[in-house]
Amino acid sequence: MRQKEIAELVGVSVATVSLALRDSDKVNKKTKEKIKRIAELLNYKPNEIARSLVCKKTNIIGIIIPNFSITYYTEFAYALQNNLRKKGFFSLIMSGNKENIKEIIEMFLRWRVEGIITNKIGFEILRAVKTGIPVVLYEKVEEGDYVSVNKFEGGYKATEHLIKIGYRKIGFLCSPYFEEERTRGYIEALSDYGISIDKKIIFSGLGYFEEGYKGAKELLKRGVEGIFCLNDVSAIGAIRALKEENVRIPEDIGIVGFDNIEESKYIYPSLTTVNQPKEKIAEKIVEILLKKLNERTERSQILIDPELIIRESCGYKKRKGVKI
Amino acid sequence: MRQKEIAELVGVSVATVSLALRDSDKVNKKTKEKIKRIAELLNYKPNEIARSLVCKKTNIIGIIIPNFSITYYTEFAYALQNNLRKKGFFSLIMSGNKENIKEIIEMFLRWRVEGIITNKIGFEILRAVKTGIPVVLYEKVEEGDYVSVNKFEGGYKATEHLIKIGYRKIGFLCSPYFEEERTRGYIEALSDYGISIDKKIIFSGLGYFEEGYKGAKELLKRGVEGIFCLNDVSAIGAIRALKEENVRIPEDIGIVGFDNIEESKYIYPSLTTVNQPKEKIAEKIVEILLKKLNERTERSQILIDPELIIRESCGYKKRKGVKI
DNA sequence: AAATATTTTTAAAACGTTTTAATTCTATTA
DNA sequence: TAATAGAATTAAAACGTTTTAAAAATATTT
Repeated sequence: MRQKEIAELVGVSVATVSLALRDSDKVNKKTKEKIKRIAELLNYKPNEIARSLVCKKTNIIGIIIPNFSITYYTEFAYALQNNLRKKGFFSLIMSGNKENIKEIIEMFLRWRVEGIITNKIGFEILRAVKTGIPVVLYEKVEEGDYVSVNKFEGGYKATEHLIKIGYRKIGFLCSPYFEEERTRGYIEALSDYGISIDKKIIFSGLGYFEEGYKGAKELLKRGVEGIFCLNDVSAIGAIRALKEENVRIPEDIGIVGFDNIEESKYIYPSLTTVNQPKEKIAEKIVEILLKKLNERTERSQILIDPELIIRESCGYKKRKGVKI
Repeated sequence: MRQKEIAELVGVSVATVSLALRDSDKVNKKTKEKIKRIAELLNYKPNEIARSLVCKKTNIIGIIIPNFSITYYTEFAYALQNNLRKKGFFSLIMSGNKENIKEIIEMFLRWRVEGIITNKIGFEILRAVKTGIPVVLYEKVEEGDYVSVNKFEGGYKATEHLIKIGYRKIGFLCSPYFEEERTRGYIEALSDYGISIDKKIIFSGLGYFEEGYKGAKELLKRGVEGIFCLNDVSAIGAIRALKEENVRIPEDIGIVGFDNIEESKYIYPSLTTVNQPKEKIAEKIVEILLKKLNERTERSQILIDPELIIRESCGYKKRKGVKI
């Protein structure tokens, strides 16, 4: 089904059909209606491939998230996709990591994506940037546009909360990647409260359940009283590990997560965590990206102050003596 | 960067460039090398849009999952995407529901996807099928190709397990959609063991945390001893609800989920659940879809027998007397 | 050296749209 | 009625590839 066939049926040129279907006021009202009716009848769908080619505009945006296993990322990607759709763009959501990033960028470039949303700038992304494709990140970086939660603040608040409740020896399951913002927050909070940093109770991992689980078992051996986890998923793993060892949470050990994924409210004990307002971040990122598509804008580096969501895993209620 | 420019630089026609870049043996080895070198140097990426147009082949497959919040679906979509990528196809992952399905299919058709993978056949999908686009489902349906776990068996096994352990009054948080296979399994197991069906302890919902939570609170009031949940996510909600009411799991109430998402192993108590081998299903679906792309094949309706994963939430260990 | 076979290259058409500039048709004015 | 203005339509070019069939270049056989 092509415009040509509609044109023949109506007895008009393809140019007229093309204009009519896009509701141009250059074409006579009656012909327009006729064309539209026939198109509807034949269930005609314009070919976006052809349109993209001639307009040199694909309306495709590439989105990269670290994985499809952590709901924070998938829900965030979905929020991006939704915002983009509302603006007439459609998105390719891909899971990207060191191994496959080259292949993904290659694919994005072949399909002539008009913009990329990702979490970090590596060699491959940099090449894309050099070809002129706008990139907006959802993690802080020196060079480049981004919108992110202020993870330093988040790390600080999480750690401070544990300290204020009375925990001293606070372990940290940290991220090897992204940025060391959360780590900086953790360290600064400790030193602000006169607690010395103990590298033996800091472990790094990618934030999966298993890493939280193993990390917590190890930290338990080293006698921690509290654990700040890089994300909620690893916190859930940590809680499991501690319960297996008959540790009471929060009475014996307090836990704080990061992300505020939905299950953090439903696990038991529910998780005290740092909220990442993914809808807000997604909206802002799309806004910035689309602006970059049209004009040469100055750099946008936006940090959103995160909120600490206080739930059961830290013992705010069970350790009554403390004021926070 | 177009083939034309490479052609001019090398002093050859675009036809030659096109052939050379696709490694045709019609073109002289030396010229081929020269062309490839220049292309590499200029960082040339073939334009998939143009290729799709002329070849009348996009290599795009559309994937629809119910949401981006339930890891079972996102991980499944990822498995599909990976399998497709290996075969040279790339995929558009979309969240589809009653409200937006029309829009999604419209988009798929405009972009000339070559196949669709989704969970159920509605009016919109049917229209796509009629235009000749192959569709493979991951849920059982009368008409159409699918690969799915045998949910009847799953439902039966889950319920039977609860019965064998000694629970009698078994509630069910069931799905309103998809299929009533799990429900059939639940009912058949009960009647096989001479337990009468009580509709007052069957609730339907979409399988989110909150629904499990609310459903369990309600079921608790009605005095159930066990709950079979349509998926793990709602089971996690249910566990939360019961713990809030100081119900011991599994001593007082046993819980079985469905899906075997990763966290079901890490929550406390860990969840007895019906495994859905998503990688296997994904692989099979891709195989069938790609076959349908090329030949007119007969209908494939594949049901995989599911495995019950026994963990802590059912009291197999704590209710020692029972043999299963 | 001519004839033939083989290899290599290429011009041109095609894919389904949009856009531009020119043309045709219709209405208005003189 | 002729001239003009405005509205509606269209032919043709363009987008960046692939493919086909023909042409050109080179190698092989007589």
